[in-house]
Amino acid sequence: MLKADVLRKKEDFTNIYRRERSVASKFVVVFYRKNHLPYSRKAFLASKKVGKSVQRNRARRLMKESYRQLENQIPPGWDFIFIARQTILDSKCADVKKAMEAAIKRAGIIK
RNA sequence: UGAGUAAUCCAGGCAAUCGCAUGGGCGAAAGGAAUUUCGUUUCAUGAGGAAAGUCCGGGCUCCGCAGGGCGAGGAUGCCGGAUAACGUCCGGUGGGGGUGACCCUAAGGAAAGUGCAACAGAAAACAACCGCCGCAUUUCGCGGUAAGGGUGAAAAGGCGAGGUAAGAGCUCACCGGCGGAUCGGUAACGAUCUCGCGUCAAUGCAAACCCCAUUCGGAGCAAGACCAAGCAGGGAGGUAACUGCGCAAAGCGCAAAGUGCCUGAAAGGCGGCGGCCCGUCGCUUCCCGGAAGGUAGGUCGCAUGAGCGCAUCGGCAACGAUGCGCCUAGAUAGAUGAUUGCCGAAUACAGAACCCGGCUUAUAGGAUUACUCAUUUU
RNA sequence: CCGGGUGUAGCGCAGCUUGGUAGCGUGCUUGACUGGGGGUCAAGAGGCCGCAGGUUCAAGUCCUGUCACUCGGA
Repeated sequence: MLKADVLRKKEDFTNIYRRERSVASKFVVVFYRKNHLPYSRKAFLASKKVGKSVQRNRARRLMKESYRQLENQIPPGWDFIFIARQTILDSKCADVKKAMEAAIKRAGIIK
């Protein structure tokens, strides 16, 4: 079964990128868009610049865990793309969470 | 005690809270039922020794056949065994290295043929530059000679004696080489000899072409099958009769170059790609049409397998046989993470994607076994 | 998953077929010509031929393994 809260289609990605609404922090870059749905959708990306498969998995897991802890504060109805930067590998989960929280605040989605 | 050789094993553990995936349970809804959908955190399970590189070998699937054919090409290459198979593994032989435990070894054929051997050197494979000897002689020269010099990575078995004009396996002893016989061994090969060979006619390279032996069809799970939606295309074989080609030939084989014949609704041609046929793509001729092909939407393929553990037996071993027990990831943008505490020297390389057998490479720290050498003590 | 290509001087590339001398352009250094720059000319330096083994008398070249980069296809 495909999960509905995961961004999957190529057109969704190109639409979000075309809006060029993004905020960058030390560890992650966030692209976002309103989707007019009763739930939020998100994607966690780690390119080959981050490292080999172990490092990329590590980066995505850190972002997932951080997002999970922030999920209650975020109102539904947004699409997110989280892109890992290479600096994320040496950091702890708490640091990633702080950076992500600050980025989303700057985007004006939470206060 | 120190130095070393060979091999095996582990790959942080435990507890608590939150979170993820798969499967089960429970609850709810739909349905006659099988079943399907939703919810729940109640239970179980949840990456590796290399999951990696994709270098070999298989299973599986499709390609008409699949244990295809051939003129091309690839791979392997001491002997025997193991195995589903292998370029892997085990045991041995020859060669090389180490005081030793032990390690390394692409190790068939160079009188089947072709080719190459820079520079130096007279000459690099039918050898005469210097030298030596004989003849001739003013000089030039003619002939014999591979013992010596010199060059080179390599110079036509070594060494001694006889022999000779000077020399030469020219002759002889010893050593080496080639062959034969006997014995041992499945074999590679080894040992031995009142045995034969001085035509011992001749260097190296085959990881140069090549020859010989063995072996290999192609593509890959995005293979492929089904469903839903959707729309326009699909098809053309055999026969060795004649020429031709392959094998030394009788004869056999090749439908792949041409001719003919048969069957058929129809039996042509051009070009591109893969060694060629076969196939495939595009255009065209002919024939038949509602049957065939394709697509990241879904389902299956997809985890019970050359499986793992223990015991016994056979085998030097790789491995095999029998019995008992066990079920152990299965995602589809892709599940293992976070926080805290304790133990602690405490973490390296690294993440399954159809599945197995190997090889290779990366790797912190630790444990164990057997053996060797040196030193000291008894 | 499948297939191909490239690693040689600071940079861009030849040389590998058929093994024996490592070369070209540009850049660098020095000198000359010019009042100076540019330019031209002359001389010179700079290479463990990606790494590790092997074959060979001899390896950038042949063979095997390995590492990195890169391109294409499904």
